[in-house]
Amino acid sequence: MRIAELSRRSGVAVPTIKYYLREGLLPPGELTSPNQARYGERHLRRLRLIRALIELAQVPVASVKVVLQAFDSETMSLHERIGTVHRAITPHRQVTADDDVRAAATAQVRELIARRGWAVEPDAPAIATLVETITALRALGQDSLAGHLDAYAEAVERFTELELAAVTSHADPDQIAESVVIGTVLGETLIAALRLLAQESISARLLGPASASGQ
Amino acid sequence: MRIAELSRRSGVAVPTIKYYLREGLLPPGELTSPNQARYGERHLRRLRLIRALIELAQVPVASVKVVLQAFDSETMSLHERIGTVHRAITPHRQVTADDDVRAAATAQVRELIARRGWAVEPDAPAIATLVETITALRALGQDSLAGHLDAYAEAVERFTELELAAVTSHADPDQIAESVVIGTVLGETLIAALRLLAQESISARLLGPASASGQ
DNA sequence: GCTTACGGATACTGATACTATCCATGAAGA
DNA sequence: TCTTCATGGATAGTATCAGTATCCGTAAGC
Repeated sequence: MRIAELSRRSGVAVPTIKYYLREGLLPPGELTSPNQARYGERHLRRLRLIRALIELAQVPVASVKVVLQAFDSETMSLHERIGTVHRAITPHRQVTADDDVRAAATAQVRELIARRGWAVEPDAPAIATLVETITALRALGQDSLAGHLDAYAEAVERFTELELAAVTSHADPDQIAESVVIGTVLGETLIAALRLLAQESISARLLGPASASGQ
Repeated sequence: MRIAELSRRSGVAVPTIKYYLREGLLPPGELTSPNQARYGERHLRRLRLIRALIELAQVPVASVKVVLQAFDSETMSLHERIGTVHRAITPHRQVTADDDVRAAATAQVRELIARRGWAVEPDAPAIATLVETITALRALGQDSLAGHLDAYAEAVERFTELELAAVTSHADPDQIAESVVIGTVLGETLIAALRLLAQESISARLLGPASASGQ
């Protein structure tokens, strides 16, 4: 298959495919002559994965590259791949706030992790995000949300366990790695969408579409 | 308080504050003379909210404006506010894929919604995201993830119920609206961070940090 | 042989989120 | 009162990101 067909079958414009080739997201096609290449089903699959990461999970192109490296790695353990993906998809966030509010949030997160017996690196990027988010919630007077962390953690733990169990039931370790990498990134999009639907539905039931507020 | 102090206390640069004023994210200060304004604690709070939405929840500036309008509205019902926020934070996604794969995903989502008895608008933006995500997962051969939708939906429903219950326990309807808007947006960041931590921990336990894979 | 498509390189574009500069005016200390 | 500095408001400039567009010499296919 040449680039035009790859473009047609993937729905991605030819210049965009060339861009992904340049950026190293898509491996080069097999050269049949100095200026003629051939692409296979592997390229089509990869292109679909790239588009899903960019379009659905909103992962920046530079991070997609890192994710794909973890995806392709022949040497990383599954745990290392997960760490790499987590670092790639977690932006460095530092919202300015009172240092003592943040200190309290940090303590709360540390206690939560201890209480749940979670084995995580102390510099896991998600910890910083969690601390900043709780700090922001408290600074905004939303203590009720920040105060129910344990309940959220339990619910989240449930489906994460489920997800990893489903995925590790594959026989092939390569396939497990593939599933975990895809699941880590697209799972977030999936869960976020489900949450919005659940919220819409529960709010309709609890409050009624006509129950006005704010007058 | 004048702009320099607002900047100092919020940690946001003066030109950025001016930019938010221009964009209508931040209401103008009270003019004490034709070219002198005074800002209050309300502005400081608003600025913190803006930064949390942009930095933590990665909401684009244009969407922050829409979210804040729902936040401030004197006429929208809670349900309308939620709908507005959902539309603002959900990008229009359309990943090209086989139409029959998408049709199957659409049917699956419709059945899920029916099975759970969710009362959602058929054109809810999250439905499109969900359909596209499931389509992508199936196209990538990750049927195991897409196949456990019901279990995810149940877990998600649990903490969404919890969240709305916690929030509607406030007496003041204005405060409820505020909490729901903030919770809808920042809750996603919170849950995503918790999920990454749970995943890291479970993967460490299940697979061991040293269990290599992919050789 | 002629037209069309191709691979590869380079340059350009539009959107986003700020930053910087300018200017006339007003506040505030010497 | 004088003077210096900050301020509000307007306009222009910048960096980054994610593509798009163009060009060129070569190869495929009728």
